[in-house]
Amino acid sequence: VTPTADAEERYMAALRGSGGRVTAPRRAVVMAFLASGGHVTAEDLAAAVQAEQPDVALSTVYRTMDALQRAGLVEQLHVGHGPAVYHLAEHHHRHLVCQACGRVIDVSEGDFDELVDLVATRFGFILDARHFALPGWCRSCAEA
Amino acid sequence: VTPTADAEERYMAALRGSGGRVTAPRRAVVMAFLASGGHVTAEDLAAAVQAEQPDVALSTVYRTMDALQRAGLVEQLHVGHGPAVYHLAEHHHRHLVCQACGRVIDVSEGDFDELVDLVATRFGFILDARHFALPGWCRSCAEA
DNA sequence: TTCGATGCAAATAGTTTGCATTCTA
DNA sequence: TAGAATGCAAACTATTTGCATCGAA
Repeated sequence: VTPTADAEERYMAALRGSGGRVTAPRRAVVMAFLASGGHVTAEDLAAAVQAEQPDVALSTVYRTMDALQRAGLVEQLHVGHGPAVYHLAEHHHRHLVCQACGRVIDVSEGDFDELVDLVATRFGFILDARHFALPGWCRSCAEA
Repeated sequence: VTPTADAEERYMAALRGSGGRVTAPRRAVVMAFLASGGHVTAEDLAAAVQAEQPDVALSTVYRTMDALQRAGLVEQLHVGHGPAVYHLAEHHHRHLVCQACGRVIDVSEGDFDELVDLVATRFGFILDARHFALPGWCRSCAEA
């Protein structure tokens, strides 16, 4: 039993959880997502799934990822203009996104806390960068 | 001569600047924007303009605000889901947006620098929150 | 009189939804 | 066999663009 197969079963269990059902399209979407390692768009997932099962609809990808979000297994992240990306919720990291090259930089929750504290004491505002990445410039793009 | 009339003429001069022309629709959009005090959507501006001149098109609002952005007088800000808002570029502030109530909190460039410094030293990343507001929770929503 | 700006409609991107049908539990 | 999930097409939101026409300089 590979780790991915374990993860797959956890995902299926979550889908079955609140009266949901496991179908071939849902299984294919979950497998594509786990294979990708996260940071994929709905379009990416649809393309991967459709390579095997051509008539799985894009709307099924959105609906499946929605169900996984409600189950708390997946998070959706907005990364500037353009489509949102999905990533594993268990990687509790925050994101920085370079406006020049589009690279997404992961920051652990712990490292990010210092930032949250500063914003909280200075502005009385609880920064929450889980659903939107913080925009800026990565080192190499900033130098150019 | 009111201060607004002064500002209006600066805007018209900017539009005339690089070979542009001043037209009745452009004048109406600028007046609506100045009257609003900033943080308005294109739709808001179109509604204000159309109250007086019903057949000014929404696309004209977008194109006029584009021209003002290129002239450096106006900035466009993304504030979570939903439409972007325009604000005066001369107010060089950064923005925080509450994900619960939608309130936009202005932070002066100077106060924001501390944050930028922290992110730069910790993550080697130059935070630039001019075009995207930083998401989170304002004090009253965080308490509820 | 030139060429930039306009109105309108259509295109675009990303996502959501309505509905008849399919298939899991 | 009840009702959740699907495919498909259409709707939707925010924005952009093509194009014939209008009008400022």
